[in-house]
Amino acid sequence: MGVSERGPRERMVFSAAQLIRRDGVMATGMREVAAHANAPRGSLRHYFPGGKEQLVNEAVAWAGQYAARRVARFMAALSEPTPSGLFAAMVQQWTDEYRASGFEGGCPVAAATVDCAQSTDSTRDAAADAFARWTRPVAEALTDMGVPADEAEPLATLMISALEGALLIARAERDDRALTVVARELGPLLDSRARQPSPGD
Amino acid sequence: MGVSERGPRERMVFSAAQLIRRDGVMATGMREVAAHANAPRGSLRHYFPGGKEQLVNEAVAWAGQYAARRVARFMAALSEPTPSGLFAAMVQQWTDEYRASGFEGGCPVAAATVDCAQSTDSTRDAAADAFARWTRPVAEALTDMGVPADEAEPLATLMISALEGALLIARAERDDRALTVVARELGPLLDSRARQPSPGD
DNA sequence: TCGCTACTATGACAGCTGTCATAGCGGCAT
DNA sequence: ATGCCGCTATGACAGCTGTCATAGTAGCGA
Repeated sequence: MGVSERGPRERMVFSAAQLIRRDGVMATGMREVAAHANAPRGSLRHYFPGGKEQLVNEAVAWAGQYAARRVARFMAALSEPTPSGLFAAMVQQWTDEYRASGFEGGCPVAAATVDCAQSTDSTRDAAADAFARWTRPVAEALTDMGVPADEAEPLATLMISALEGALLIARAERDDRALTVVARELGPLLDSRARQPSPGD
Repeated sequence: MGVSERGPRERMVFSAAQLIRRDGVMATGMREVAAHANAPRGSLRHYFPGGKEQLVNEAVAWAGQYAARRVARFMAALSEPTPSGLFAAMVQQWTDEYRASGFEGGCPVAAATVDCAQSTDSTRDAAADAFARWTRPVAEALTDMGVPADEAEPLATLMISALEGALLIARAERDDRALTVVARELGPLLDSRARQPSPGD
């Protein structure tokens, strides 16, 4: 509920993101997106006059926004916020999905980067924006947990890099080993960069 | 010289890897591979009776072997081998390429994973093999530098994960920032896991 | 010369892609 | 009811894809 009440336009963007993260941008057809979204094919042109490029870009932007929102949720769910706890939560979202539903999909932003970084400049921009939008709340969360301001963004970039790379390996291996490994190995480093929290917290 | 003396078959595999890392698997056509390799189109079927799937898989395997070989070279080039030095060399290979030739291509194994992990099982296997073949020499180098045996492979996975993820971000941003960041941030962690080398080395 | 083998050339095939043009529907305001 | 507008339906288009069938060439051994 709630999900299916969205308009066809939003459903198509969502479906595009889902199909892209499964099969890549090039292998995802527009007719397929419409069918997956239970949206009429005749509306594709109406909602996305910019063609596939526009649809893909919006799907990538949606994915970036989604990832950013998740960061806030993870922070809210942590009883004692620590950098390693946040990273573990980000990783766990994926291990949970992979264990529950199989290794079908990866990150749509990664897929867009691989398939369009060279061919479609606007999509490459959309992917860069998505990464930036995702990095920002992570860096802010780190500063809130006591990481010095000039170290927060680099650490956030490291977290997202390690997560994206581990996602690739996990999907290739059909095993979440790489994901759990990076969470375990990177955790202590992340916490060591944070000031000790004041006892009164 | 030497490069162009290879047979057409090997040239096609090499060209396939190059084109795949630029445009992805799906956007890379077989006619395009033959043309790029200056190989006759009529030979495609003869050398690769398994079709595109076989060609892609061999390109991925080639990339994995190439990455593995590079590790040995990096180790040999380091005057004082340290984990952070090895990782810095792995990263620098990419920053050098990006600074010199632009952000045209990424990692072919990553591209194959994104495009084929769900659709083509044999290619997913090839990608997993490539990652494994790449991880092994890294882990062995780490043990040689004093990293405990049970920590070497996880650390190698972390290094490759961070590198692959940073590659994606760098390509999307057309900026090697993410690459240099992960090298700088991960270096101390890697060295801290190695025993102090004996003074006599 | 014959035959065999390795390799190449060429063209055709069905299938799919994104794009576009045209037409039609339904509802709402005037 | 009239006209407009958001939305949809349908079909066609050229272009490309991987695959395949057929034929042809060069070279080498007997």
